[in-house]
Amino acid sequence: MGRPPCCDKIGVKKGPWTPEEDIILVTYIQEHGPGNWRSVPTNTGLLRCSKSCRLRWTNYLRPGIKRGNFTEQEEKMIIHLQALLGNRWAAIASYLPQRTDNDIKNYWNTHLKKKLNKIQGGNSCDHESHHRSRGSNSSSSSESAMSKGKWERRLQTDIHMAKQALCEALSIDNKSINLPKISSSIRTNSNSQIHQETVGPPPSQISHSSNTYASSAENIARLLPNWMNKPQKSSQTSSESISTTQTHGSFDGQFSSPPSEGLQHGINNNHSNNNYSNISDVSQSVSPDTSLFQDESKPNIQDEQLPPLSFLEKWLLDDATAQEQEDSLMDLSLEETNGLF
DNA sequence: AAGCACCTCAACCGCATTCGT
DNA sequence: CACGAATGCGGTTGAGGTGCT
Repeated sequence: MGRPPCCDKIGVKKGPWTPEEDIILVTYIQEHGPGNWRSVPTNTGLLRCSKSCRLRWTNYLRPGIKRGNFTEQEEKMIIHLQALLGNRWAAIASYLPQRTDNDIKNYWNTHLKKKLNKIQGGNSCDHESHHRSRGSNSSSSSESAMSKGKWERRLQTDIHMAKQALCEALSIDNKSINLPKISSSIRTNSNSQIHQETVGPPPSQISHSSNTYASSAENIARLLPNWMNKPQKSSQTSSESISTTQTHGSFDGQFSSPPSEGLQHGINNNHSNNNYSNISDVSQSVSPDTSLFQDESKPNIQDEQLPPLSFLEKWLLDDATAQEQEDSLMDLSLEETNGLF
């Protein structure tokens, strides 16, 4: 299996995306929904390969992405999850719904790795080697024999069991609803993203640190009024949105009032009327949406695994109110498991 | 102020896995 | 079941930014 043919084509544009390209891509996805990336360059006329389009969407244009300024909480989570999962950034990202795997990977490589090395006094226990040994510990003899897929499934099971044991030990049974979600979402990204929604910092903490175009999602928001209008509109009827039924099948439905959106505004209560600053709100409030988007290529999962909205809403509500408590639990669990790394 | 070194992160590459026929 | 296409993922690169001398 060679490289996808699209990448071999002469005339495929590379390098940073321009606003115009982003608009084309976003407009197309707004109309047709994400997925079927193969057809995107053809249908949009973008001189980009399908992979590039997908990457651009998933890493930068997709709603609900938080950029820059990792919180201490997120940092801990990443360290913790990296210790558990190794460099499986997509899996780690599934626990941090507002972050992309690329972002987490970059943050790890540029910040956390060094930080940990400092803390550990340059001890050779660089996490990667640590993981390799971890991996070889847990399944050293079988690893070579097992196909990677099988090994990965087994690893996921192990991780799940470890986490479950950890949580049980920490007596957070009442939160155990997270566990099946987590385990089922190591690859599917589905529910834990919703759970993580409330973990993030207030929008005020969300910075758009880079002033380069590529890192600035609000450019698209600015250029595409509809991009912002739908969520914004729904936010004005926040109390309604909690009980609003939603069509999951359509892309528009994904953009329009997510089940928890009103909830989020109610909780965060820092909604701004400033159109432009709403990008922060979108990052926050659209995030449950994001879980849909992140599953965009797995609609079957989305359809099959999404609980009924009433349940989801209830869960989100419970989750949001318990967030404070949970944060401390997370800190606790992280501290308790410091021995892992 | 200029030059250099280092850092960050968006984007690319190529392999692995999944999906469709 | 086999094959090829599509997609996902992690590692790596390099342009641009920043800080230091």
